[in-house]
Amino acid sequence: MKKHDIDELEKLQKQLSSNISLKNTFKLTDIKLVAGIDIAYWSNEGIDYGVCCIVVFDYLTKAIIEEVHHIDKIEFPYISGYLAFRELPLVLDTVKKLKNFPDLYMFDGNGYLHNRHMGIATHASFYLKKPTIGVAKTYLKINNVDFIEPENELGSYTEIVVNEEVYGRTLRTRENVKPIFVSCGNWIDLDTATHVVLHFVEKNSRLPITTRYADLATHEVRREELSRIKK
DNA sequence: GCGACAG
DNA sequence: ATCTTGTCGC
Repeated sequence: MKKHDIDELEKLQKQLSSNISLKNTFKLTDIKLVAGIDIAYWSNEGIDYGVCCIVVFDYLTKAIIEEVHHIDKIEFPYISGYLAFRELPLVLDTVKKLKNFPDLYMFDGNGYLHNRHMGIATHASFYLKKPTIGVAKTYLKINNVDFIEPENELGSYTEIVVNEEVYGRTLRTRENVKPIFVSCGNWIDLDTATHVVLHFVEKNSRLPITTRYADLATHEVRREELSRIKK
């Protein structure tokens, strides 16, 4: 990837970022279906492949309503700060397979917590036309700002503030585990995003089950694909 | 050359 | 992300 190409991607991110809104466009009581999205990778004969899995949950009962996946070649490299350009094409093709329409999407990665506020969750919202939330497992440092460790208690969080602005939260989802990093994708406020994440956190995992199940599903598909290749 | 680096 | 077993500590 050359610097000139990166400049173009950055330009697109800046254009899109002017349309971000961190206010709820919905009432929480109207949220029925919430989707968790993740991708797993492998390579075969020098070609990179990825599978995107989307698991749709009923918000109230947490029952799984639908599960779809889509496999394709991955052309774009991973570049920190430009994850959406690598993963979003596969995500959008997978969304097309859904028969149910989620009211909210949760991503593995950041949203507003990004140099230009354009992590994958935010970037995706403009194509999905729905509220999104970013949930990252590791910290993406912005302008050399470190995160503040939250108290060692379920639900404790600290704000990630860069240039006087709140970019996201460091959230403890269980005792004695590393925190996760929650940020708004779009059309949702940070309090609501945090609330939804905690709603889907169960005591088995540090991640909300939306993201967790999507992650497990991608591993399943990859395992099947790899064994198919060998035969 | 060295360190940083969501997934 | 991925390559990977046991092991230390709640």
